[in-house]
Amino acid sequence: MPGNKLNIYNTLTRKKENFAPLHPPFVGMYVCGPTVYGDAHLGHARPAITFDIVYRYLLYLGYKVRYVRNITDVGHLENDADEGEDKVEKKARLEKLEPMELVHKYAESYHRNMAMLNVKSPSIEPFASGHIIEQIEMIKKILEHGYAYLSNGSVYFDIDKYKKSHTYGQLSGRNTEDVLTQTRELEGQSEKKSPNDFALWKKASPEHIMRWPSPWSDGFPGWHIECSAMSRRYLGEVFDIHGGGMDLLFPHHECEIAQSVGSGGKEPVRYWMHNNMLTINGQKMGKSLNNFITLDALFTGAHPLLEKAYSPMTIRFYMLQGHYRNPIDFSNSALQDAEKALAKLSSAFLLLQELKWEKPDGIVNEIEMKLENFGKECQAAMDDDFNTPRVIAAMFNVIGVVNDFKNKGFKQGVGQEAFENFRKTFTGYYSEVLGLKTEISAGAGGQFNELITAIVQAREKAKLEKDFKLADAVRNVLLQFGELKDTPQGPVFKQK
RNA sequence: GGUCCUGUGGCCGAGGGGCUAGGCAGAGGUCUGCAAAACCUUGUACAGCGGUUCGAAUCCGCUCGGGACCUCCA
Repeated sequence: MPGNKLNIYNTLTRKKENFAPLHPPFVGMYVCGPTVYGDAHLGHARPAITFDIVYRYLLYLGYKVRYVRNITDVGHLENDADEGEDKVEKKARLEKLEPMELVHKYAESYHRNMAMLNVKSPSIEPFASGHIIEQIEMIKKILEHGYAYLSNGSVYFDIDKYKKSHTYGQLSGRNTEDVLTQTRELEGQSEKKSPNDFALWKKASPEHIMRWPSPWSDGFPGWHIECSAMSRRYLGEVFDIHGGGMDLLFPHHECEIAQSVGSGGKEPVRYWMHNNMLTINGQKMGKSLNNFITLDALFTGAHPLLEKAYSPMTIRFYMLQGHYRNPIDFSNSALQDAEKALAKLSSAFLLLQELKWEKPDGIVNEIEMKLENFGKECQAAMDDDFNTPRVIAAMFNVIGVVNDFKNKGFKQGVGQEAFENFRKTFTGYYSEVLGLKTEISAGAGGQFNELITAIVQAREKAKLEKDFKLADAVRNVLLQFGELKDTPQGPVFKQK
């Protein structure tokens, strides 16, 4: 691995730490994936893209990464006090589908959206319902170690007992006394010894469909145990990176640590990473605020808050313009700015692919230095806790040089090796690390394109005949469907 | 209330004791029948008040503002 200069902000220590995997060149990474009970929304895109970048950069550095991102399809209740209906089961009832039918439907839609965002598929994508046995085994171990108790057929983790010999709350920086005083008392919590305790296994009520046999009752696993069980199954007792949204810090990730340790294991995670949340027009995104925007709506513009459709790459690029640990605000103007910026960047990228090096009259050291520094800047930025905004800035700093190659040629240029190295580096960061790709609007089909071509040609004829009035009128029609540019090579139409 | 983050130019957004961030918008220019696009050039900044320091946007304290999580939710 080159250098070992990568620094990662570890939530556990609240410091940037040098990244040294347990078993180089292998890296084990676990990220909390979605609970699939509805269409993927903007909030799902953030952790997916954040950890896609982590994954991509580790691969770029040459690590062999096993990236596990789960799908939660059981046990996630409507509130985190271990009460309420299962989210999947409730939605399945509303949509009149079998729960697993619903899970399949929304897992597919999530996959489709992620693919559009050019988010790489993880190495393993385990489903919680496919690992009931592992979860039961882990609960058994926690019981054996005395950190859980049985209550009415359900099993709860005993926080007070655990705290006597372990620390609890380090990750989220809170102590349970604070939580205790803040937790509102709910009716029917008498099953728990303390409100801090959380469910490992819940006994299913008679009408509950999603149920499995266990030593304690027919029931289902608690929400937190899946991640502990599945990460251990595929990554081992201790692994390198665990990621997720900041909202999962407490209680979800705190519980994961307690479960892993309480089952007789070690501290499971070496580097905890958390992406920040997002807002829409300065407001948090919440179902109650009516500003929940699904990715499909974003890509088609079908939401009252959206002035237009935004392409997946615009969304991806916009997210990468901010750092993952800062909140990011979505607004029409911000996305439209990003759209323009990305267009500029990607046209320089395309240009760079096509450029053919020519022997220059002489080498200009200044330009060679600039191209050489580009790679160093990108690497320094990524090594500094995946600072994608700085990578993007570095890219914009060199596109002037790329354009000069086209406009002024290589006369005052650079050596072939310097140029090819630069091209390789730029392409690597653009496509592989940032995962950007050029969006070619495929159009509505061949017929549509033929029609457009015919109209564009009609305008050319009018121009030749100096009938500019007609030419402008035709252009106004075309502008409804896209952009029209007159270039020295002829008119170019780009569909919206 | 608890925990934590944050306040940068018209807007967005990096950086974080001395060294150009970048983007969008604006201005000027090249090209053009006119436009658009593209490309080139370019100004404006670190919430307030104290302190530490040779030096602070950057560290510390206070004040004021914004936000997140602890509830739906990623």
